[in-house]
Amino acid sequence: MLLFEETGGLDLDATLRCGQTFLWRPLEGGGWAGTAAGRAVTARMEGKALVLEGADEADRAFWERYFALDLDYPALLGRFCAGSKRLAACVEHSPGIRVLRQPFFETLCCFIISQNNNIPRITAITGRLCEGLGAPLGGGLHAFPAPEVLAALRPEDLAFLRAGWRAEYLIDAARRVASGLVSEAALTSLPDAEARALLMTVKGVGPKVADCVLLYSLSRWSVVPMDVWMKRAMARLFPRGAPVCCRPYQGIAQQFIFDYARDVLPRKTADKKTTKPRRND
DNA sequence: CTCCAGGGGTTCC
DNA sequence: GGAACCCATGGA
Repeated sequence: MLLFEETGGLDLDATLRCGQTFLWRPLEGGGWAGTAAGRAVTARMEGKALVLEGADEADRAFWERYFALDLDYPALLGRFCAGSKRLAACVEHSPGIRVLRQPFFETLCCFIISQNNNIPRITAITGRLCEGLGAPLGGGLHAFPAPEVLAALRPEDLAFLRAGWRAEYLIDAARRVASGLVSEAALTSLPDAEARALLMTVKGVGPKVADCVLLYSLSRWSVVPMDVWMKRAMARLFPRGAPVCCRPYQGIAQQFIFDYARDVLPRKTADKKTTKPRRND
């Protein structure tokens, strides 16, 4: 068991359900089961402390980094909320969200799967991927498959994922990572724009997926992962294109806005297209 | 039956 | 460069 006494206001449920990770499953009676980098744990809060079962002191540094427990989040949130009243409302909605630092290849694959998809199905596909190709870790959990494993497969070998056209993208990502063409080390050493461009050499990785990987794996808070929901939320929250907040924190702000938007903002608007522009029939 | 879900590639102009 | 269309799945 691994115990973190000081969690600085961490909200485990909000952090794991808010759509930045797809490798955790809620447990009956509370808590979560999940994996990262070949480590399987169950996580739960005991008061203000975070308890990880299945981990030991040797992995303390890993999980501290994973859950961003080394950062002073209360101070951080106070700083980047100071610039925007409406953003402050978003942060107030779920102040305990922490932007995780997830393993690179797992994050890349999960957000490739996420494209034009919804969270329940993303979660189901990642589950089948780990169960089918990942090493068993006990307790019914499986590690995320290594890049070399996926790199050796063909798209039709991944039919069991029922991931549609994304299977081809996963294999291209795996081959580029396994061959070293794309690496976490290279991305870390590059400035945002070049890191994004390197990620986008992977087939199926566009600006949105690239920014999500930079934010949710490499903790690049300066990037801004824009997607359709985010655009909708931003349009409502900042109708005049007002600055979100001070510059370096734009990326992290997205996660708070997103969580707020999912719960608070109306999902549908009245701007339905009255006519369907179906051309030549 | 239709719509659409936290995109991106391809093909047009 | 931008717009339209395509891609597979599965739920509502």
